[in-house]
Amino acid sequence: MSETLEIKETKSSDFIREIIDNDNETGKHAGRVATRFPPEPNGYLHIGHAKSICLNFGIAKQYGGTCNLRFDDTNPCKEDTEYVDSIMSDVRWLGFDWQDRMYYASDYFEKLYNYAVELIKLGKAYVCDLNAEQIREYRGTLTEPGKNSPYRDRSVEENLDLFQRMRNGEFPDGTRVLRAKIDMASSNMNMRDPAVYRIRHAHHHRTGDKWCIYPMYDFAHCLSDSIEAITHSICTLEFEIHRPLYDWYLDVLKVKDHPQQIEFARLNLTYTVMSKRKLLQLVTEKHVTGWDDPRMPTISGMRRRGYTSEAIRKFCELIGVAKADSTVDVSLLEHCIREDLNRRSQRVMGVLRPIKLVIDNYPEGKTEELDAINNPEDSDAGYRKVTFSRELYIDSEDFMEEPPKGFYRMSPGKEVRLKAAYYVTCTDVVKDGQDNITEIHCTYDPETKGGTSNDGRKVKGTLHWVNASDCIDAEVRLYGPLFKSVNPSAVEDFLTDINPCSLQVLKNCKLEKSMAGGQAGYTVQFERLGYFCVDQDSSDDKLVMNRTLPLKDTWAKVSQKS
RNA sequence: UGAGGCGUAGCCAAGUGGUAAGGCAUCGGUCUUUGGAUCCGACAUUCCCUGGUUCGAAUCCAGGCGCCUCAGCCA
Repeated sequence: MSETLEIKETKSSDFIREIIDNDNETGKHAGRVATRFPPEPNGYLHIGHAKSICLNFGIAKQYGGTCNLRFDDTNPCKEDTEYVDSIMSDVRWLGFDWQDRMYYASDYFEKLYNYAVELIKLGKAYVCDLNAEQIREYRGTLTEPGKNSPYRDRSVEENLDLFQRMRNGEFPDGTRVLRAKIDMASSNMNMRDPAVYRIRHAHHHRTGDKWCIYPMYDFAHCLSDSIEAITHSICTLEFEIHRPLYDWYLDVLKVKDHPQQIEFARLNLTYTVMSKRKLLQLVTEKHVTGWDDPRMPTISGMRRRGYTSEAIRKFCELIGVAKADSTVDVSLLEHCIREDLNRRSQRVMGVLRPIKLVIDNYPEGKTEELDAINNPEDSDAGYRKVTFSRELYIDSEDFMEEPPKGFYRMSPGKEVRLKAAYYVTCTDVVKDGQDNITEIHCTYDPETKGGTSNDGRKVKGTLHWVNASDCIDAEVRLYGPLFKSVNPSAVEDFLTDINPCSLQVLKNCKLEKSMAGGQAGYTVQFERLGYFCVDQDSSDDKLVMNRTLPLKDTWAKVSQKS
């Protein structure tokens, strides 16, 4: 018996964990496991980052190791403290804790400078006076080797002097660059004397104007990993070709800790743009209200839309980690959200497109308090009271005067159940001059209180409803996918791909009175309609709900077929 | 056309010489006071292709084909 339990609890392994297991067996890092999540603070975190966060923190937890949060802030032009704040809050919300291990690459600027000086002394770096365009010409192409810079053979002394003067601010941007002296004929373009430091007279979000030279990613990243004694530096596939350079810097500088870079495939999702550049464009050009717009694939957007961190973590676990490029179907994400929300969310009745329902044989002025179950998936969730009276609202989509076959909600002469209340039968409709239905009339069977008949009579449809006199008015925002294309990253002009119908605002929606005072972030399931989350824009006199996800609508499929 | 990676179902993904896990999606059916959820069932004679080795190949070998990444003083 315990055997099956163990099998059930076995963690799914992946190739990264295999590498770590192997390292632990051979004692490569003395059994230590240290990872890091290293975002550049130049935008908000999105669902793609969640995969990396879950991976890095998950591995650290599994092996009893540590995971650092490190801001890779080596390019002052793009970075901002607004982004570091949002990143910290999103990582926490996802449920991960870096404890006291929060670092910045900019913390290491002095050390990195000294490493660069060391490189020069070793004869492995030189100051190059070529401009950007010339460097590109000298670099050669994928099929032709590059040629050496005329400045490649400067003396160590001259290089040291020039590099010091670069730091002192004696040269304008773009006039000189420190380069690693490797091999201009390398088949790997990254090894053709890559830049190590560039001049940028720019204000840095943390170091201010202290520096006017900044290290490049390849130089700063491997050394930051080494300084923090990271054992496994996990990154995405596009850095695979940088690994020889990662190792070159660490080998040449003979550092004590030499982490291993491991690459995995980044997350792509159908119908979802993950490019930070494009997401930034959506924000700055105001196609969305901000980084946390519920249509955005950002962590904060998803949170505002009512996605839970548990569900996002589950998703990251299910998609797996491999080296093959892949595009996960967004239906898997939605499945994870539904599974979680179905288990935990309060059921509430809501009417998006209200139409008056009058029960003619129900006494005027009478009201009843009926018990409605809070969550059939959770036996501890209990019941709540809903008021019932002669005048109610139902959703206009739940009534058809001439129903097609297969429709089993309300239509003239057909008996249906009002959830948790009574069986009712439509007797009449009232119309205005334009043939629009303004009111539906019905009769109820007093013997069916609670929604069951004691003569065993069954009913096919169950409608949700709210009491007309004490329901809550709300604005409901229906969010669809922001993008229509299956793979928007492949679309050159992605803005043409934004779905203009992706946000539909419904005013005058009616919710049952239990929704009064709902706090932002409170997620419920409106019976039959989907999952909804109280938006942060809600106030005491205006309830704003975001639709997290619709329920799977089987009726829609039935009607499509016929 | 250089180098480095990667090809298992509609989408992810296990599998590492012993006869193709699992999840999503889809399609049936059951149940239901949500047309949701639940439950039950179906869904790769074959792993990019072609040869070879072997009693036996998705796994090993050879040769093809396809896709991704790299020519920033971005990360």
